[in-house]
Amino acid sequence: MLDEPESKPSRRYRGESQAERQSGRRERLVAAGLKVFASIGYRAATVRQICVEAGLTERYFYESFASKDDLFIAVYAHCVERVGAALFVALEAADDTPEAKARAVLSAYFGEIERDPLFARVLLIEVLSLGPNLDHVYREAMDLFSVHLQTDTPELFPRVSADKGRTEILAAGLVGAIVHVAMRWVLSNFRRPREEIILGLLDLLLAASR
Amino acid sequence: MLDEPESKPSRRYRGESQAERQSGRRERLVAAGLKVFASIGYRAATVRQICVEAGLTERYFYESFASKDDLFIAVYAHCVERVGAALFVALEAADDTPEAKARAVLSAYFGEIERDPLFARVLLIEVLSLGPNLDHVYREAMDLFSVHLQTDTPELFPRVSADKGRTEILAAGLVGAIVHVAMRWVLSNFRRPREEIILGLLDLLLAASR
DNA sequence: GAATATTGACAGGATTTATTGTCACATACA
DNA sequence: TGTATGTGACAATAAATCCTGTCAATATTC
Repeated sequence: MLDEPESKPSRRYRGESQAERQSGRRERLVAAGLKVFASIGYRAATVRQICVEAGLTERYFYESFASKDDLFIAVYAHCVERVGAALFVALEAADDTPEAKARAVLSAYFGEIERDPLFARVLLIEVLSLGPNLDHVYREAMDLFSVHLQTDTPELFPRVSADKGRTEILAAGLVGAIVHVAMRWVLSNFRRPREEIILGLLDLLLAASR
Repeated sequence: MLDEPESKPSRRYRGESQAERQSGRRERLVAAGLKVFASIGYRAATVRQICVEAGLTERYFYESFASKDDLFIAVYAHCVERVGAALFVALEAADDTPEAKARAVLSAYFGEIERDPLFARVLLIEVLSLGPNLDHVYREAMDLFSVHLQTDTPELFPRVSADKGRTEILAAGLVGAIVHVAMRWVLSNFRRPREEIILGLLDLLLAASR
């Protein structure tokens, strides 16, 4: 109990160091979690099932995550990061007009969603199953989206820049509109073409900016 | 098995008929469900707890509901009905201008939410915990809201009435904006005054209508 | 007042799932 | 090649909760 000699037996295994193996397992679990959560839903998913999908055993699950909730948070964070990166790239490349910026946001967002329906399902739907202890996860992601919208595309909020509160509500409303339409789109199995959805929301964004 | 003699022993008890008692119990369970779901969350709520709150035993739970899911659907339907009625009344009383209609919708909606935070929590947050088998419940409620917005307040969609699809997306977007802002408001414990929220969304609704 | 429907309290089986533990096998290093 | 460590399959414990069944107490009708 007194002197733990750091116990560093760490040795390479299959060409990977201890840390590499561990983070590899973690990634596999995150990927498996994404797949299982999206396929059968958060509630129905079991730790065992996720481990089978990852080709690992429960023991390694608890090596990286404390619980199913914990894993979901990691999976969700992964999704948020991914869509954030896509938005960033698209915004960098876009012209500096309100319309170009708005279109860039919508194109990137809905593009990512359509590219990978499993990812979309976690990002938009399964996250809602978390319950009240973890709703802050969703809320924080939405807030981040909202803040980015305000700072990265100020072109969309030219007016009431004096009234900060009003702008915040407007931004939250726009985020809500985008996310909600996206959710319906996913749940409808992408019935309408992406471009149609984008044009519909573009109307709303541009109307709000004027 | 062949002839069930309808077994109608039905007799009055405490001044109520069989049907009255049963529906009374059902109502008590719905009320208790609302309270418990809103207080500790859908996931954490147990059938037993709800029964205690209702002053009934599990046996009567299963008399009216097949499962916790089933009860929640009833609770949620109750909430939707309630907010629907409030919207109906408010819209009847409002003038026929876009602004009056929009304000009526927002006032009624956020008024109901503020009046009863437990109700609001179920309507806006707990419903998201249902998981993928039951997401249609939420979606249908949103669709209903969206359709009502289009039919009851056509003043808000004066433009592209030719392009039906576009109008639908716009309506869905507005519903998403309203619901999302409402959710944030509830989660923030009504930090801002209601009127401020309403004004912010009014901006958006009126901008979209022009 | 007797018979019977109705209710309320409670117990307990059954099921599900998380979480920890054991053991044989595979891999790397001396 | 031998030994210690990493890994994977699987068992077993533990806990939670659903759902059903029993039984005595209560209310109503005849």
